Formats: sequence, structure tokens, C-alpha cells
Amino acid sequence: MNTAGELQIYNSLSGQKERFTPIHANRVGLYVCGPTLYSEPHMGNMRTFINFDMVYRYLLKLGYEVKYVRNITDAGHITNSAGEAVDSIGKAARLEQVQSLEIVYKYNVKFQELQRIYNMLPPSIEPTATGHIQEQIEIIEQILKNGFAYVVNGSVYFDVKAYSQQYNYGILSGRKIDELEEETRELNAQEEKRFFADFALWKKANADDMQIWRSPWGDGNPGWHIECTAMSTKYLGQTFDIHGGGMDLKFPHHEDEIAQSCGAMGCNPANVWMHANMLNVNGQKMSKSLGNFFLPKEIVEGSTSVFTKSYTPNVLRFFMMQAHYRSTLDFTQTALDAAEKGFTRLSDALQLLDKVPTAGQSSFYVNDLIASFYSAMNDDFNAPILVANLFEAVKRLNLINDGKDNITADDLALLKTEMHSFTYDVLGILPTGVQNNDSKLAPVMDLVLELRQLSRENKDWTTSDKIRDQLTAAGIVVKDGKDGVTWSAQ
RNA sequence: GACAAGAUGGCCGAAGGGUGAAGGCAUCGGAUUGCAAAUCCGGUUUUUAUGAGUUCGAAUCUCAUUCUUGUCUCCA
Repeated sequence: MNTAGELQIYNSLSGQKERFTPIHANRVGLYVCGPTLYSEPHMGNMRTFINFDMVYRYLLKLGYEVKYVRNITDAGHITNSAGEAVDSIGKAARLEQVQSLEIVYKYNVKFQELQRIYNMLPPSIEPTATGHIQEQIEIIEQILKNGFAYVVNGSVYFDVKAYSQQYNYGILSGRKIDELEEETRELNAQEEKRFFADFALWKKANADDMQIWRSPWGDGNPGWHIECTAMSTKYLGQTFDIHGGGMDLKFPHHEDEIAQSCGAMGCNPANVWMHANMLNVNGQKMSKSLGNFFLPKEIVEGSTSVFTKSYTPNVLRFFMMQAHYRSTLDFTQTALDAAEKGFTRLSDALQLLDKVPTAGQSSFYVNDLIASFYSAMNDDFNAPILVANLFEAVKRLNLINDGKDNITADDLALLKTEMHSFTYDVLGILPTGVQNNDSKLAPVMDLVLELRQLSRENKDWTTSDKIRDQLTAAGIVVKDGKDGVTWSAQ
């Protein structure tokens, strides 16, 4: 493990950066709220998962043994603001005339494919809500036993008022229930609840529910928040290190998770709460209702209505890594084009690591450069600074290649190891530019470039330029360097 | 309305009391090149939303104002 500083993480619970100390030395428990699989995740959903993939990757890089749990919500959410029963998974299923688990399966297959496309490391486990009904029931029973919940007509509600006698409901979101009460009273005319802020732990089944389970309170289904409490407790323990999720889950979802854990087990579930910010399109949160969303696959295929061209998963990941996870990020074509060019510059320089000449002495401090990679990430996973520092290394490599800077073989080996590690292992970029080794294309390119070289020697610029232009049009970029011609395919 | 987070160059975005406000993209000049591309060197653009205040010193802290976004029981 590197000792260039200590990892600091911004904790939403305290509102400040804190030195990260795992509960068990060298081991980290990480829980992230995963997707609700009633439709295909859009790019905004992916940003959160990619950000936490980066967090996971850096924790691994630091040498931690990380247990990364990301749930899959495959049980319907229960109610909406009007108190009307809404089972979003069941609803989508009815529309498409299939069973609810069939639709969950369908979108889970797509989600797993997206994880591969965007080079996300698989979590240690992806538990499902439907697979943990018993655990959820047991926690609800515990909350009831402790007096922080009540049963009404086959449903169970969390008793926020009783809870507030002992605990601080609103500790995460900063909300104060007594202030909220008057304004929201009219909107929440749910007769079953004793108090407007109470939330369902178990909801009695409706006749048309597609998912129904048996429970001590009758047939029904679990409330939205209880699954995370059940699964994080089962796989990580009553209190674990880091709980992550999108900013929009802070309230009520995460607030209620805290209440459930305290209510059942008397302790906060997580020491550190991390929230990833939203992805915006033209200044607005990407969402289905606004119609400004696009699918992660569409943008790779170039079939969105928003952009006129496609971008590779690498470019998209790189683009996202140029913004801090706690900042909103605006997706625009000009920004993506800029990222694409910057990414090309970075990946070209990574190729140089194998080609650059070495010297007896280095003309700059390689160790300082490498230390800057660590200190960037140690500062609350500041990937944009890491990228900036990687570009410092890019500049050095280009200078070395031009004979204006020097590096020893040892330093180069070190730089290569760390640049590869931070680019590929931490940022999650997939290595590119290996097409030069393409067994079928390479001999053809050798021939074509030889012919071009002949015309160049004969000063037949028309022919040589035609070859170059045609290759460019075919997506193959030819570079005339000092020591010969190189090419790369996109 | 309540709560929360913001407002930084032509664009995307860092930094968050200490001289010259990262980095990428763009743009301009030079080097290199048959010409380009790539690369290198150098330059350009921000009175850090506005107005006050605290301080020896503020983009950074405080207050006010304007605006933006998010959440308020569907949400990554």
C-alpha cells in the first residue's frame, strides 16, 4: 500500500471530509444502492455506478480487501405521494404482458451487459430483494418489538414520532419533521398512517399485485427501504464502512435506512455515507419524465436523439472521470468531443511508454509525479485532479520522445506500472491502440504504407495524400514521425 | 414553502484564506513537416454571479441579493 498521504472521504453525514479508517484493518465493507429493474438503466443511472466502481477500484488499489455489495431491486415499490398503490415493477410487467420476475430478468441481463460494456468490476455480490424477504420480515419484527413500528390492517408502518423520542430522524438529510408537518399535511391523506412522515415497512397486498409474499401480518410485500437494511446487515454486518448511492436517494431512502437500522439494532448502518451527484443534460437532471434521457448503449451506438455521433465507452468513462463524483455533470456534445480528443492524447501517450528511449539519468522527479496520482485520489477520490496529473505525465512522455527530457529505465518502468494502474485499474479505462497487432490488418497496412512511402519518395504527393485521406476516412490514422510511419485504427 | 447543493475563462471542469486560480478542449504565434496530422515551445481568455463585510491577505469565511439545480415518500 502506498503511503503518499491518507485517504480522505467526504461524509454526507457530517458534511465534511474525514480521514477514512475502516472498522477492521485492511478490510472495507461497501454497500451501494443498485438499480430498480423495471426498465433499462439510463446514462444517469450509470454515472452513479461508474463512480462507485471507481471508488471500489481505488480501494482495491490501496490494498484493501473490499466486500462490495450492490443490491438489485426486484420487488415493487409500494406507494406514491397520493397514497395510491403503485407497484412499478408490476405495472411495467402488465404493460408488456409478462410476469414481473420475467421483466426483472430481462432488464438484469441488459444491466449485466452494460456493466461489461462500461468495464465495471462485478461487485462481490448482487443480492436481490426478492431473495431476502425472510430477512426483511425479521428486521420488521425487530423494529416492532422495539416499539418503533405499528401494524394497521395488514400493513406495518415505521413510527417516526416514537423513533424521534430516542433518535434523530433527519440526521442525514437535515430535515426537521416538526417543520415539515404543516406544509405536507394536505398531501398525505393516508388514513392508515399515524403521522405523515411514517413510511411503510410492509404493505398489505392488493388484489392486482403481481408479487405477494406471506408474512406474520398477512399477504403483502415489503416497503422500499427495508431491503437495503436487510441485505446490508446480512452481508456486511450491522455497521459497516461505506454506504453509497445517488444524491436523490438521500431522502427518504437513506434517511429511512438509518432509521430502520437504529430502530431494529440500535446502530447506524454505515460510518461513511457517500452520495454521487446527478448527470444533467442541458442543465437538467436526466430523467424519463423530462424525455432528456438516453440509454448507455445508444450513445455507444450513436443512436441517441441528443447527439449526432457515437462515443466509445472509454471516452464516456474518461469524460465522467474529468468531473468530481460530488459535482453535477453536464452532458453536451461539445464537452464529449473535447473529452474524446483529450482521451486520444492520453492513450497515445500510454503507447509511448513502450517506445520511449531511456537515459542514464532522469531529468525530472518521477516519484513526485507518481505521488501526485495518489494524493489526488486520496483527496476524496478526486479523479479530475488525477487526470490532470496524468496529463502532466503525458507531457513528459512526449518530451522524452522528442529528446527534450530524459528518463532512466527504472523510472520508466515505474512510471509505466503506475500510469497503467491508475488509468486502467483505477479509472477503469480499457487499454486501446493494440490494433497495430491485428494479425490480418497489419500486413495489409504494411503494404499500403510501403506504397505510400514510395510515392512520397517520388514526390507524388497526390497519390500519397490520397492514400492517407482514404485511410483516415476508413478510421485509420497515419502519423508521420521522425523514426517512420505509425498508424492506429479506431 | 421547507431542506440541500451550486453559480469559476469561448466550452467542460479543478482548487476552496496566502504571491502568478489545475487539466482537457478551443484559439493564436513559432519549431518540425512536401503539405497535413501528431508532437514540442510560447501566448491569449476568468475584477472566480452581484453587493457589502471579516482579514495583513478571500474564488475560498460571513451577510444580503439574483439565478440555477436537486429532494420533499417513483428516482442513481
